[in-house]
Amino acid sequence: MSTPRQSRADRRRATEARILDSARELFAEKGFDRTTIRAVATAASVDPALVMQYFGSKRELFSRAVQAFSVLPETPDSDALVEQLLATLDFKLGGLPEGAVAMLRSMLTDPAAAEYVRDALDRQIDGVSAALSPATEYPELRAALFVTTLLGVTIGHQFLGLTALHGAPPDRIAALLRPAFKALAEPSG
Amino acid sequence: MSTPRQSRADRRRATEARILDSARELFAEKGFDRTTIRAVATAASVDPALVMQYFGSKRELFSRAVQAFSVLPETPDSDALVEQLLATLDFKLGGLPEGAVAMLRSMLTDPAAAEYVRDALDRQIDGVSAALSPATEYPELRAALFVTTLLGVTIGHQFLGLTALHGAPPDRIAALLRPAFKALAEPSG
DNA sequence: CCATTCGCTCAACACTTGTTGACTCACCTG
DNA sequence: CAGGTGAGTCAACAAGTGTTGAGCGAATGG
Repeated sequence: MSTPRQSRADRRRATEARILDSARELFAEKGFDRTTIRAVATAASVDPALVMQYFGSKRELFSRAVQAFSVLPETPDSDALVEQLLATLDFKLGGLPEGAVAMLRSMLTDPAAAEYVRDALDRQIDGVSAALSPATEYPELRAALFVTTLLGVTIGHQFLGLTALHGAPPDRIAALLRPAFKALAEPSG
Repeated sequence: MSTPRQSRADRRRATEARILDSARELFAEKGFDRTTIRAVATAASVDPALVMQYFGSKRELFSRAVQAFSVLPETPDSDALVEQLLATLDFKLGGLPEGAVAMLRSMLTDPAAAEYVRDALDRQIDGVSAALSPATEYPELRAALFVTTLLGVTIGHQFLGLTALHGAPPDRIAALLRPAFKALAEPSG
């Protein structure tokens, strides 16, 4: 066996990916503070020092692990705004990427995560606001209510496991939310 | 001065109250994990060991500090359900007691806090559900949507400081939410 | 007024944490 | 095949954590 099955660079990339996967999973499950570098290293079958060598710090590891986080994949257009918002429910209730879960889970206790989420939601609110009919009063506020409503439902479902939400199919939730969202989108407040 | 201005028992009660106040404030500001017994003790001008002596453990201190937490003060009645829900917005946006803030802030990272909040919200959902018109389809789910919506708005405002929500007066938020809530309370889904 | 209680502090333990530097050894290159 | 490079490990440090037991001194009660 003169040649190993994997080149050094390949192994390197693989270990780095394994570390990032373990980190993402643990950050999503326990949040930033309660996830230790040692736990990540163990989950990735690697020495803790290697995690440091690759990512420099726990913070940097977190940033790298959760990157490409987005709550609302696409920017909505004005025609079917409500339907587009409701369509993200499928995504939010169960299909949420681990990076997003990690970010959301840490947002109430880690200022850096809070800032990140706030900025992301602010951007999202701007998008929704712009998609509302121009005649609408208080478009930013309405947009914020759309977004925070979805945030609340997500938290209640994914993080708290509220019993009334637990068994409900996303379609039914969307169906009940639809009239409410339509009312919220009505220009005449 | 044969008699001190405060009896020993008075001093004891006062110190205990001071510790509880400091704990509540710090737990509300930083959450369970990031609040240290030493920090609480310092804020209360007391030795860390005394905190342990009085409360036994950090967990117990937390429980005692946040006690009497409730998100929805009164159980709603069926007539003016929506108005009662909207009326809690004043309370939630700024007037939230520190104990509640502490509990909410820790709910995503501390399983004990998560369970507490989940149970509290479940109970609240039951109450709202019972207050809905008997002809309503999926009353628990609708109730859950009411509660999670308010939760989302609260988080967006109090914890994330979303810009679109920051400057908005509670009345205006309530006014915009009213048609949406009315639609959600409509028996015909 | 003296013995006792008890509020309170001091110093320390045992543990976990993020982080670092020296080291080993397999792989790559000339 | 020899020398270097770099992936990966080992052991340790320094700081911070919850928690504990011995002790001090003032209020208390007989």
